[in-house]
Amino acid sequence: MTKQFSTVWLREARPAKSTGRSRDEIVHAAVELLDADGLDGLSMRRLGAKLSAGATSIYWYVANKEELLELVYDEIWGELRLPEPTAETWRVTASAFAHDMRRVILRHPWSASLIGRLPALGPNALGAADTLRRSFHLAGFEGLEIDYANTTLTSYVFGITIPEVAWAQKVAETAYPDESIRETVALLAADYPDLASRMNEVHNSDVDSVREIAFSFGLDAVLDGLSARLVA
Amino acid sequence: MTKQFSTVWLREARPAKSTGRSRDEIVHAAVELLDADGLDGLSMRRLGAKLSAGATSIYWYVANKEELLELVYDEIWGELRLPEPTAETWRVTASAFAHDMRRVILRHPWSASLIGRLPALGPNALGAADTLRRSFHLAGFEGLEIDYANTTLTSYVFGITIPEVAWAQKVAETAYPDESIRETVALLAADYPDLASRMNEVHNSDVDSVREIAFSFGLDAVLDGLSARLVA
DNA sequence: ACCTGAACACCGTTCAAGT
DNA sequence: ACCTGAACACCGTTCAAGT
Repeated sequence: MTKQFSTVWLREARPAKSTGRSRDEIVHAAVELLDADGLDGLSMRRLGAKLSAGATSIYWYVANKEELLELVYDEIWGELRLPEPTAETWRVTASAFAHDMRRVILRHPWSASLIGRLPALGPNALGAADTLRRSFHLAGFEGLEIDYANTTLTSYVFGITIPEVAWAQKVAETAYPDESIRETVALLAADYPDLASRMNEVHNSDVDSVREIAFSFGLDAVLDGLSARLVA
Repeated sequence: MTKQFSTVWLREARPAKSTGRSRDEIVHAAVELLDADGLDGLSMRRLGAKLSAGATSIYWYVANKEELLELVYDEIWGELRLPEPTAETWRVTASAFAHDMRRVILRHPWSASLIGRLPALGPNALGAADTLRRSFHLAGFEGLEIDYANTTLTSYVFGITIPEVAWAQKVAETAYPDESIRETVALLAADYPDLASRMNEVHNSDVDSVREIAFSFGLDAVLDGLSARLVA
């Protein structure tokens, strides 16, 4: 019933000069499917077809779909552009990571469903984690507190961005979202006048900028809180 | 292609004296399946069978599986036990929510996959949100900042707990996780001596308490950061 | 070494038909 | 009003067989 701990990253990639398809080719095709049609758009059959291959030939490169997802997930981490920790203050580096991660997730909405479900053990994820850790170390954190600080920051970013994506998708697929959603929430929140009235403070046209403001508000709070841990 | 914004919560529940099955009955059966076998354990066919009903009779009560998941998701929110905001300081209330939410998610690991994917518009979710909002209002936050504070807190809790669940499940299903995982991470993090050495600071037996400490560390940071927003 | 196709054991959902 | 069963269009994965 239990098995070895396994991950794609322990599976050797096929040598580059191999005659067959490459892992890169497969991953890129998969990302294209995901960007175009979301998580449901990626099936082993569709991916096979896209590569003009039999549906099951992918299993030569990957043990199962989970491993394929590990590969595409690491692509997300690869899109981050972080500064060298030594070149900036820790707040700048942390803040760059936060905004960049959010941007990348919003650009690849399917990634939101992968975060936390899959271990982030790919080279890009490890590289980003290392950059953050070095930055927090330079800030003055020591030992396990480096990891705690790291976890605090990434948790906040993931926790705020994941629902943001889901909501955006739901909005995107509903007709006349402005009236439709406002009306729905008003009905459901009838018992909570506070909540209902708050809805009306935000005009739907502002919704994106309110999200940005909310993100920055929380990020500043998190960074201030970490800062406080530093002087203590 | 686009449709109305829809949610189960706008669908009237069948009257209690109805001759058929009740929504409650269905939801409880679904939660039992989920607790026993996780998200993959819940299929419309299996749920039908558990209710000694045809596989498709559930569609009388619910438009689709998504709506069923909305129902079970709200059960999670219903397990929270929050204090009356007026009875405690906002830090106590916020902290109670944070620890309680984490506990509930860890107890129902399948819920981690639902968070952020589904709108939280059920009565229990709205009730909890209202409690938090009132507490932040009493603390001194005004207008949209009440929501920002609320979002910051819940984002942190979700963001740290979701990966925790996934990791715990992965550990649970691997044989000899201690050696197995340590060895794997050591191999993959070979290029990052920092990361690798950190692994060895934590003995695997401590892993649960380290998680608790990490959670509290971040929570304190978040609460301090919100506090700072209050005096500014 | 790499790929195929058939087959297995599943899914969610629709819909006509039953009571 | 409530439930059924057959059918449709899919899944991920295994495996013997091909080149």
